[in-house]
Amino acid sequence: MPVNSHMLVDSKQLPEKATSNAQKQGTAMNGSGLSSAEHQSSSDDDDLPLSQTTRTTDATSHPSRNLKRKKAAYAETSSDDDVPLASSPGKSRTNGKGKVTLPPDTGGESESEAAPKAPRASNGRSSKPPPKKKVKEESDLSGEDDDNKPLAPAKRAPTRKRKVKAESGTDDDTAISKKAPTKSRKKTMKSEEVSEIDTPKPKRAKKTKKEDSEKSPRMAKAKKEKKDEEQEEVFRWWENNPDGNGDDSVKWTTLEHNGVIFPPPYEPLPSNVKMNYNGNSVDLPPEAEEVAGFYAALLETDHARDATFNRNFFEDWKNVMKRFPPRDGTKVTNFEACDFRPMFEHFEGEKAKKKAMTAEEKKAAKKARDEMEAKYTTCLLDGRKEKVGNFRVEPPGLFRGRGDHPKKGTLKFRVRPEDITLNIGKGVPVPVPNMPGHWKAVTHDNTVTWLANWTENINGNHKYVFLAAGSSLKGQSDMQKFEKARELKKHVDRIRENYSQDLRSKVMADRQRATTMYFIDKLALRAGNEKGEDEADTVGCCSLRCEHVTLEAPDFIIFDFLGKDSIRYYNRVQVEPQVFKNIRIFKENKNDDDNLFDRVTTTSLNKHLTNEMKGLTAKVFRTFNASITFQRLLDEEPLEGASLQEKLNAYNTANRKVAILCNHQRSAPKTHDQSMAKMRDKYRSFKYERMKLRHALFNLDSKYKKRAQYKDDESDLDDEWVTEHEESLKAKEIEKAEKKFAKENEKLEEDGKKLHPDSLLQERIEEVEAEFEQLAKERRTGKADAKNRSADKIEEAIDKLTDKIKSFKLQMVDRDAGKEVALGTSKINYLDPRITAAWCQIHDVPIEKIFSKTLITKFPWAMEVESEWKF
DNA sequence: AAAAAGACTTAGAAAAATTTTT
DNA sequence: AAAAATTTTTCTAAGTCTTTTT
Repeated sequence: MPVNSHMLVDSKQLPEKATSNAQKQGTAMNGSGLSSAEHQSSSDDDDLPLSQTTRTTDATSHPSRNLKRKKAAYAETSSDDDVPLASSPGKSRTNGKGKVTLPPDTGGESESEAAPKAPRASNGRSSKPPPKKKVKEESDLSGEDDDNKPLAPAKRAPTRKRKVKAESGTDDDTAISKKAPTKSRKKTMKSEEVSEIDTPKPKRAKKTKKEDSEKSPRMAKAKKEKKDEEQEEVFRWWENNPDGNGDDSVKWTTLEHNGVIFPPPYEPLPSNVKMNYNGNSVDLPPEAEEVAGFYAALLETDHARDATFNRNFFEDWKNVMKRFPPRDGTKVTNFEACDFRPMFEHFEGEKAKKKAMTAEEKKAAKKARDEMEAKYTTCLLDGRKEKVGNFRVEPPGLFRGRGDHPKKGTLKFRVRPEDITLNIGKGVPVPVPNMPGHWKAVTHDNTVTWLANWTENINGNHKYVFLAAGSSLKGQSDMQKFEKARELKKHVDRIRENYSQDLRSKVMADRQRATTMYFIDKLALRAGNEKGEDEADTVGCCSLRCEHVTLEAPDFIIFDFLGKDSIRYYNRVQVEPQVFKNIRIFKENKNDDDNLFDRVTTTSLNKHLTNEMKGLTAKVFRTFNASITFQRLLDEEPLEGASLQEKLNAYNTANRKVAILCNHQRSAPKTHDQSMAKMRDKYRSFKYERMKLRHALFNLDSKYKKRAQYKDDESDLDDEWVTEHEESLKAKEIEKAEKKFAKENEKLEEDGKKLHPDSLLQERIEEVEAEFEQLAKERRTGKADAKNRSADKIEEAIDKLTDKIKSFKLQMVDRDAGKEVALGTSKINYLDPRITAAWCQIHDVPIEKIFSKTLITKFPWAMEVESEWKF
């Protein structure tokens, strides 16, 4: 069955955005900080000179340990422990469930309160500590017996792993030791053989010439600039790419690059800028001041209102202060007593200063920066110049986890050369870091695409430096992704038949798997890997818990859970009876916090999918669903004879439907309501204008009144509004007159002539007033002054205005409907760009109207498809 | 077989740039 | 010319999925 598609539009009425933002809580206030560097790591390294010191190098040591096990126990906190912690009051933030104890006064309280109120509310997620309440729904719908039986066993399994995993944690400390930097050795070797290509420059065509000439008429100037900057010819890998390109695992043969850029060292604040503690200023050493500054900068954001954030920050900052205590002996123990406002204000001032720079200054500064960074922006891959993506190392700061991430607010250390592993070609010069120190390691692994990586201290995750989105490497894999999704078209019917069948399987595991496939296919859900205890509690399909789905007889299921980035997914969908029945069974005898699909994991699911089609995984369905839906929606829209704006609207509407399908949300722009109000007003003023025109027409000849098209079209203009509108028009007119008058006088003065008398201004103003009085009168009579225009002219003007009104209305509706929908994510990741390219050709829409410059450079391979191309 | 590591894609927020309005 | 509104780009967190280790 046609599963896909339909869904999207289904009723998806999200109550609210519910996303993470939702939660915000009280408390908050100031903060303090510490310097990046240090952190804890403590123990050992402490001695080092500071600033840079920071964590031990080889990650191993403490901090590291946690790192590794990342998921598991959350390490106890890495940081703190090792550290000098000692003094700190309770350091133990961790503890499983998030409950941390905070030091006595400090956050303690805040946290506690927070918890209870837990307004995270908005999202539907249940409270974490699962209150085991039984589910409300219908347990009984009896269905066929058969079903039931199997399920019994299931129950036990359900406990969520996440928990389990966590516990194990602790142990690992040991493990850590050092990991060999050169792990990839073996693969590397492989690469060597491939050498031939070294200097490959397979045909690269200069994209320029020919096409340019043709289009040139259009935008001469644009083109010219373009040429300058990117004279670089693009490697047209998609042209001569002989089919399958065999070795997928070797990503390059030669690779040269200049490493990464480290952010500048910390600069202490001017001596007059200090935070206050209990009303007195505190003299912090730079290390502690830096961290305080990280917090101070966030004072007016939601982060500073978040109890977890504050607690984690304060813990880490206090740890830093153990090593770098206030020089004046202040003991900072109470978060509430900290006032970071002076620092915040200083930052604001700096911002303002920057903003106040003249255009030239700004330009010069930018130029200097660009020059400094120039050599890092590109690399040489197989002899070709390619852009590097994130060559700037992430600066230290406070971790901004989304949703209710238990570690939000913790200190993210400064990354030093000793933390970074470079990946570069053999035999080429190894770059020198732009700050003192040496790379942690240098490898030559050509089976991977990263140029550098390091391990971040918060969760122990790896961070990589990759090529830019427009590079050949990224482009190739992007195209492969879409080709794989298209391949699914050929298999999807069969796959659907199979899982439909399995929905009734006697083997519960198969039945569960089939049910997950149904959701993934129909609703474009994510796979849903398991998560650790020290991460935000979010889920995907396989990790759904009973509390996340509600049955509504006869055949509706309501999904309500937090997905990636803690974005709420709320959807009420009609499903096949068998699916409804299955869910009922899967929920039977389970607690709210038990896994709905206790016999399915992403691994087992993907294993099965690969059997159905080579390379098939859960995420392919999302890509497939998004693109095929988009293609269909575009194809359904007539559009011949449509204006450019109408075409763009149609495109955006299709785009938006896909975004809704994929649940891509954004927080509504702060100014949305205001801007809507403004639009409404503008809309009315158009209507007002048209009304005036009609009235003028009637004044000329009342026969027009009979014409249907001139019937009252402005019924939504009430008298009150009109009065107000006319008043405001009048005010504007008068102001204009005054300005004009002043200007004329200025000129007269310059010329040494006599000034206009004030009475002239008065006269003019009176004229305006008279005019508006006239308008008021006209309103009563329904006839307006034609002002010398002929009926033809007026009719023409009305037609024009009518079109304008129509299109403006469209725009309004569009904007309001999309206020909480993010179109970009699907455009960048899910919609095959060839669909857009072909559509633009067919409808004669310049692609620049749809793709920003970055998107155009990201998709060079899609720009030249034939107009008949279909996903 | 199951954790952990590793590598790469996808995601919304925030910052920066650009365009529109005043 | 300044300010406000909107769009684009940057940033980095958070997923997916594969590979390696235990």
